Amino acid sequence: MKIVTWNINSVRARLERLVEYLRTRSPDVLCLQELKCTDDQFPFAEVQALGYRAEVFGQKTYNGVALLSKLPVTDVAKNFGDGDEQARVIAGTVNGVRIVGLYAPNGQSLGSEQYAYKLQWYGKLSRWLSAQPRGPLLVCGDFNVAPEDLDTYDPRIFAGQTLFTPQERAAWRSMVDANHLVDLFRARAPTQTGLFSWWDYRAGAFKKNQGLRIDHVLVSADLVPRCTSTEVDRQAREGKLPSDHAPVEASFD
DNA sequence: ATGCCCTATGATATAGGA
Repeated sequence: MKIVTWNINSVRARLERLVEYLRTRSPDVLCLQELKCTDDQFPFAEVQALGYRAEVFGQKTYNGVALLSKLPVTDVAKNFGDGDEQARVIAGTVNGVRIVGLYAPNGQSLGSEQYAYKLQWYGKLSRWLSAQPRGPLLVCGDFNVAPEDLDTYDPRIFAGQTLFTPQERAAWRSMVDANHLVDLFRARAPTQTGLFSWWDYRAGAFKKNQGLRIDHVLVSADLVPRCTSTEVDRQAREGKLPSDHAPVEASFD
């Protein structure tokens, strides 16, 4: 089973790329973030034509997440059930694996309302995950946190900035540890540099591989030995009008 | 470099992204 997370940065602006991706990479499950559209604006017909059902949690202008699957999906959940109006989390069970696709808040700048919301949101995520049913669990998405210095091309440039502050890293780490999750890509490549999932649109950052690793696949321990491959599809970041994120892919037996 | 780019919006500048 191939499970992918991809911050597509507007599903409507990127529809052709989405179709191309599904056709060529053929994931079993694709978690999408930053749909930037409402449910009724989602391209259901186009993905259904390729054999995917779509569970969609849209929002006007900002955020929005979806879970596309070739296989049946049960027990769909959206957000944490706390009345948060920002569409950031969608979950479903596929083939016995509880899959959570999420779009963590960006945090904007230190001391901003968004930054406080981000830290609070991580606490809610951690508690909500702890309440999930036992069994294989995979939590993927755009976490907007680069966990280690290794996850940026130059830690000096990013020191103290959002996505890198000690508070954000601690919030991320505490959520991972409290739920006994494994950062799958880092676990399989503990010292690899240049392993990124996002590159700034500006200044030819992708060409220079000046990126960040902020999209992650976190799994329960039972899924680690079942993982057969992990890959960042850098091809999807190339060419004309790409998302600034690449799909992050993991396959399991 | 306070810059670069991209998206959505009752839009023609602004907010948000990371």
